Amino acid sequence: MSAKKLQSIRGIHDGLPVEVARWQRVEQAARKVFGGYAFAEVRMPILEPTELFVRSVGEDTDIVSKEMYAFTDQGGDNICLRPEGTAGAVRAWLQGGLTRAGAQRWYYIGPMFRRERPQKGRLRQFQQIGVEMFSAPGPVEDAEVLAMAHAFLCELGIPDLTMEINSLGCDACRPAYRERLVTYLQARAACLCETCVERIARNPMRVLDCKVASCQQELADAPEMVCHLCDECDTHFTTVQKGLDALQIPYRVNPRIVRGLDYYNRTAFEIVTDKLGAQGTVLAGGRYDGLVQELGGPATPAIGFAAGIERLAMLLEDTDAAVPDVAVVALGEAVHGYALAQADLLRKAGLSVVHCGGGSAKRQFKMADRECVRFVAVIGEDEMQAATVMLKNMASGEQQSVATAAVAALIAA
RNA sequence: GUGGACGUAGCUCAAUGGUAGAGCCCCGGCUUGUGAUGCCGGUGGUUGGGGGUUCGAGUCCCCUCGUCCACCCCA
Repeated sequence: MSAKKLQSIRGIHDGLPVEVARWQRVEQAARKVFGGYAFAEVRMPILEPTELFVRSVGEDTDIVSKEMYAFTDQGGDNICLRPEGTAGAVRAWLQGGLTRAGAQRWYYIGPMFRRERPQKGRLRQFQQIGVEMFSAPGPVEDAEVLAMAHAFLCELGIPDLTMEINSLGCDACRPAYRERLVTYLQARAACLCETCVERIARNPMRVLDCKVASCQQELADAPEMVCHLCDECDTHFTTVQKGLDALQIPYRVNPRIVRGLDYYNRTAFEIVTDKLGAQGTVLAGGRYDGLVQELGGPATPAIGFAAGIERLAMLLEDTDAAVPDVAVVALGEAVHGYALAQADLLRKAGLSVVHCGGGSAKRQFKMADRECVRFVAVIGEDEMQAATVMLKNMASGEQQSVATAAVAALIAA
């Protein structure tokens, strides 16, 4: 057995400081905006029983049938790394006894796992910011959740995003529509691509957003769900749009939006960009009125969405890296303790301080320079005797002797 | 899972099958407690890994790992 290089698992990447700084900008925007809608953070387990996703996401979906990291633990239990957040949130909501606690507005931030072939913007471990709203029956909630998603992305300042919405109908109207669609597709099966032919039986709605040009051409007049909604669904969808109009949120009805997960009904939406190649979906979600019941709870309407942190981070403008306020340069063994104490005092004054570690002045100044600090506090025996530091402005080269207590004020000026 | 491109120093990249190099970065020096520019010097590679062909492989062949791109699908 050859010595294999020790490295992270394929498609599972490290978050180094530069990258994490971008993630944090995404997270901060989420916390700020979601807070304004009175959503509260929850933290759910990363490991869940495999059965949870089989029953919620759907056994026939790609996520469950071939992308889950699932295994048997030492006790013989079937567990897996969560591939998405909604199922676990519903499970937690039920387990926490919150079914009669009134509306629950949740958000969470954390890693999800899908064993796919990695690509840019598609990792095996990736992070999502998810939102779930339980006991949310009406189109008003839909409009507000969509508005919140929109506000979140506006807060991040990402340009050229498009919100697309659709209605997937409900148990009352979807089966009839599905049948109509299958009939339509079967009549044209000969003209469709191979995968679409397979999809007719497995997931006919998927055929609608096939990327193959010839398929799209063939499907130009395919029946669309939005034209076959029952009265309740139609009213719901119309009211959602009125809400978005009232909030002046730009959107486009895209009758071809299909959600990959089984639990969605009625409102489905995606926010997409054309800057990320094949991974254009940056945020997506919808209503899932049947899921709670599916998992053994009382019939509870709910809606949510999830955004990919890495995908959003890639769309962010670069910003200047955070830089410490002061670097401490200590000259000589004798000032060892004094310099440490001065650094400590500066930090207690609220400054961000790096200690250059002693040694030659040149080495320490080079280090300070690389840190991009604006000021250096030079501390030698003279300064120690006088109970001061020599504060140097790195841009101008000027330096002056000051008491430590005065440093913070000088830097702020 | 399928198809394709790629993998050489920390980074960006060279090297008609014939001694592995450059730039940047890093470290040290250009006298004593002062950085960015300059000059001089230095560290650093089993060419992703393993097999094969050959007198000789970074280069050709096979396998494997990884990255990227597309499909599938999704955040």
